[in-house]
Amino acid sequence: MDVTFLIDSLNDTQRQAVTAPSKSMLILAGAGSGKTRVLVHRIVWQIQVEGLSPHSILAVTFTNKAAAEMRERIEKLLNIPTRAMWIGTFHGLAHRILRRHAQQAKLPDTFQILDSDDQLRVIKRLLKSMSIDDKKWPPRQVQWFINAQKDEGLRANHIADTGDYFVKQMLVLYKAYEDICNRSGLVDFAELLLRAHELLRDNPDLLHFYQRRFRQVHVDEFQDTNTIQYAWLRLLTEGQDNLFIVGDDDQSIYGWRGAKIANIFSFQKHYPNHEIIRLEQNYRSTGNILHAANKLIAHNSNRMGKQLWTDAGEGELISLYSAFNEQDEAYFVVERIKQWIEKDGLKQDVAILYRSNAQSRQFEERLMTAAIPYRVYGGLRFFERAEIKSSLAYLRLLSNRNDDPSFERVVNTPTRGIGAKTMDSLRDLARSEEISLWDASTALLKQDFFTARASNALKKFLQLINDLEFLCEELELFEKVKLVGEKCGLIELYKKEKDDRGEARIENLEELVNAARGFDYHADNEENLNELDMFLAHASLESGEMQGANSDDCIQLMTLHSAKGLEFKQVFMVGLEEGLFPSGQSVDDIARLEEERRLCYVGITRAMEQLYISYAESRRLYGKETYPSPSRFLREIPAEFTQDVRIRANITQPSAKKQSASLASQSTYRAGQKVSHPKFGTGLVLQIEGEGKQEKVQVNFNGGRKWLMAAYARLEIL
DNA sequence: TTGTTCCAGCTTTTT
DNA sequence: GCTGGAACAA
Repeated sequence: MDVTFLIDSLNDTQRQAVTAPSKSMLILAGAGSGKTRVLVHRIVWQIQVEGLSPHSILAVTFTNKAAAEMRERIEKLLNIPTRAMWIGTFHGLAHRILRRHAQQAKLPDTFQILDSDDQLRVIKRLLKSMSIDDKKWPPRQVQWFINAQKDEGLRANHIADTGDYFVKQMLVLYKAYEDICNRSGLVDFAELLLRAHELLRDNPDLLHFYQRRFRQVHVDEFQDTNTIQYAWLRLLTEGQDNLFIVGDDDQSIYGWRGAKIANIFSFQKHYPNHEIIRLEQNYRSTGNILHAANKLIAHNSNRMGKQLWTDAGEGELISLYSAFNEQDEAYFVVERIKQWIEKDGLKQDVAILYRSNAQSRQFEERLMTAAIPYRVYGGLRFFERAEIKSSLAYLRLLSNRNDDPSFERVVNTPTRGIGAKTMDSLRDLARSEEISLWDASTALLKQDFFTARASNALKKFLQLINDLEFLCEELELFEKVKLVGEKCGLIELYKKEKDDRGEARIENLEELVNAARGFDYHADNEENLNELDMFLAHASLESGEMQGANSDDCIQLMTLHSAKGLEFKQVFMVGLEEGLFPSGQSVDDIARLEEERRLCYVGITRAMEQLYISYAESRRLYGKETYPSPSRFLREIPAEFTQDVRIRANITQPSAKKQSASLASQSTYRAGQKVSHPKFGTGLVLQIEGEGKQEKVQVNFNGGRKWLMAAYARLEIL
């Protein structure tokens, strides 16, 4: 068979990775080195050359987007449908396994997925019902604890009671939370993984079945796997030496949510026959950008080690801009973007990358005044919007009456006279009898427990759900979604809202109907789900890059985290200040600081042609003026790869020269000097900090002490 | 039940 | 300094 099309477009190391005989392999793939290409070609190689059935391929990613891209590219190369291949996210695949073997996993057939928002609600309810002070035990912290345990593969009864007050309380809550989930038939994200792991571990027959089925297991972004994910991979590949992992330890930026770079080291130990291949040739960035990235990341210890290189030439120097404040920074960036656009650059090739979402504001305002279209990534996803979640909650109740969070969510939305008192009674009974709110409702109604008014209201709600199920029975999925939206009263509710928010919500509900209409359902799905349940699972597992539909040419604004995996011709990495980037909360801990550095490395390596790095000498943060010092990462990028930019004079000069010059410069101010300021009047200089452009002077005016930027304050020495 | 006021908190995010 | 949530009043 002619397979030249598979290997012709690859470089030597890529080809080596793709064509290696079947065994465990670790592909250390640097940024922009073609890792997805290797993964895709490897899979196709195994099918076309090694003769593997598509059926025996397992490929795992972290995001739906990555999974979709992989599937698409394989399909293009193979020219056959890829449905037989298990390509998906850890969560998606775990969900599939649990559906197929719900009974063995000790789950009801109707089990539903609890997303993190719902999870938090459940925990809040739980704290209330146990009369626990949520000031002392913040629900978010409880949620974090539970998820962290599950990510480590630990159940409440696995955790040693050390007598520690905190752990003791957390364990009580963990147990109580698990009871609720089991009673309601709910599985949270971490539980999907944990349950799937336990299912395979405790059912050898099942495990052997899957081990035999998956002849090759491929993992993308392996550096992001957590303990339970790696444990799951190990079970599936036990004794088979068939784990093919692709990753980059230098791009591990999710340690804070449980990812373990150490899994890469464990892999080397657990799969002694493995081969390591480094992909170091970069096809994305110019030389200067790569040198800077290499030098920066070299400051980290505990690396596998890698040097990116390119044969594309050195390209432009990296531009550094020292802004007066955050507004000046935004002004500068937008000016440069204007120039880019004037030279016929596409807006979608430009990205502004920041450490924290709050930083987007300045840039949005500036872009808005400049009438440049932009798009901010992050924020609420489609399926996470309140109106969508409410609508879905009705649908979920149709499938599973015991879904308490959904019951809580919509029982009085729109308001139908079921108030706090009624709900308290229901919750009490549900808790003491260990039944669902739905069952508690029917029980209390039977006993004539409520006043006539409450009783009628509640009866009407139960009736509504039952009626809806009956009415929906014969309908197409999108008709069901439409009908529920109309009958449950959400649309009327939003029509009443004054501002155009209500209108937007109604539009979203209509969009949900469209999503249902376009939903790609296969009756022979491996999850054994009917169409509605499949749609609901889809909504939870894939909260929806519906925003991706917006393909207009616009400037991209996003956090450094969300930029991973993307590339742009022109990149602005902004806010390079101590306390902001690296985050003030990470500087005391070497491991966390190194993660910040990796984040910076990710940022630099997003740039293909032009990279601008900026910082502000003064920044308003939480309503207070701050004077951060430039980020340590700036010092870690050698000056030979950078140039300083002055926007006002529009002069650039090499950083190296400027630095030596500024070392010699001396302050014109001295403590004790009398100075005058156009706005604050006269005062005495108290102290001086920094030098050159960053020089700050503290002056004691009549109105109080003030820190001023010497270069801008227009102080006059008296 | 809705609107107002007060108060804490304030990286990063996918599933 | 802004936001979201909770507590409170009408």
